[in-house]
Amino acid sequence: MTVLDSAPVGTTTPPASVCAVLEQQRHGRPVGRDRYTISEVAGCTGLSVHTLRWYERIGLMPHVDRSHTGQRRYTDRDLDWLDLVGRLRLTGMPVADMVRYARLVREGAHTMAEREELLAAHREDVRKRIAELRSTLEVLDYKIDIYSDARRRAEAAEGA
Amino acid sequence: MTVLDSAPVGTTTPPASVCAVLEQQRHGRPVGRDRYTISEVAGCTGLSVHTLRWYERIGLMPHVDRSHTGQRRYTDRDLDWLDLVGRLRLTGMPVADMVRYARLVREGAHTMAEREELLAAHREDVRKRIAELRSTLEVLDYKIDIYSDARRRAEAAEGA
DNA sequence: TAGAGAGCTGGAGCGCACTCCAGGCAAGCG
DNA sequence: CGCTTGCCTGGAGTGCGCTCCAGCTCTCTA
Repeated sequence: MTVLDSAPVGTTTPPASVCAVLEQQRHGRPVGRDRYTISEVAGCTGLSVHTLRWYERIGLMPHVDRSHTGQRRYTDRDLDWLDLVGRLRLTGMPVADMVRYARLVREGAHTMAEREELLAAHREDVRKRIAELRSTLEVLDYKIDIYSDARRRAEAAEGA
Repeated sequence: MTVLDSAPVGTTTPPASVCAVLEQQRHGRPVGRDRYTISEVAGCTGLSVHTLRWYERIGLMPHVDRSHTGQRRYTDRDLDWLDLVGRLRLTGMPVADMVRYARLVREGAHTMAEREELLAAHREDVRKRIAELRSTLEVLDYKIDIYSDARRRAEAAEGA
């Protein structure tokens, strides 16, 4: 069962995706330890360690914990956050907007309206893009049909 | 005649889109003149004149005609081509791939199989992306629901 | 105790897709 | 005639999202 066909039931049932199904599909999230090194996280998110550090520098991560020697220790929460970030990125949200969202989350509950607004705007964007993609799909189907018709005809002529 | 050079029109009907509905939606293609200046084309495609010249430099345009003083004169065919390019671009095809496609078109009929392959690969890509976007849409819906539930609850508490 | 390996930092570099600039030419207008 | 407008060229610059580098520390194993 993929992310795609998770049942969208009542208002409060999360799609399985939000629970980091994605990571499991990639390389599996190491289980039940809740303190992951940067390379483990890289492995299970598909991001590079460079990118993970960079995300932190630009304020896209909610304060990552450190070991006594100063190494990063990511939690399951961090992985969930990275899952969301990955989705927003895949759907084309600019990093700057994600940073803004991250800042709002850090600032606490009084920013929830603004966060909702931000996500709703992005949802509209995604909807528009789906429509665009679908319309291009039609064009592609049309053109590919023409090519394959031509090919079939050429093959038939050659056979004759 | 479309971009597809000597279209061996088969059983399929073109989606209206391929006939440059897009441009008409934007600023309208000047009618029936078939010789457009670069700024007219910029106006009706939404591309900048810089971008149009750049497309030509990198080999993404099929030889644009010139006036006696050396200025570009685009034809309806060029606009159709730009329509296709715009769609491929909107759907995330890398410019390098479009250039490759353009080269194949220039090289003539014997490259049709390769062109078909290229477009089919891109179609797969687009399909995958639509699925991705849809799955993120679920996540967004879920999160937005949470936010708006929380907001409604807060408003209710305030009202009480 | 030496070497390998993973992680740390600030900052430089890169690829893509434009975007703009300087300097010049041709046509039209008052 | 000068001025403005629109277009030309090669090449430099920009913004985004990473990606990599140099030089360091810490820990673990032989």
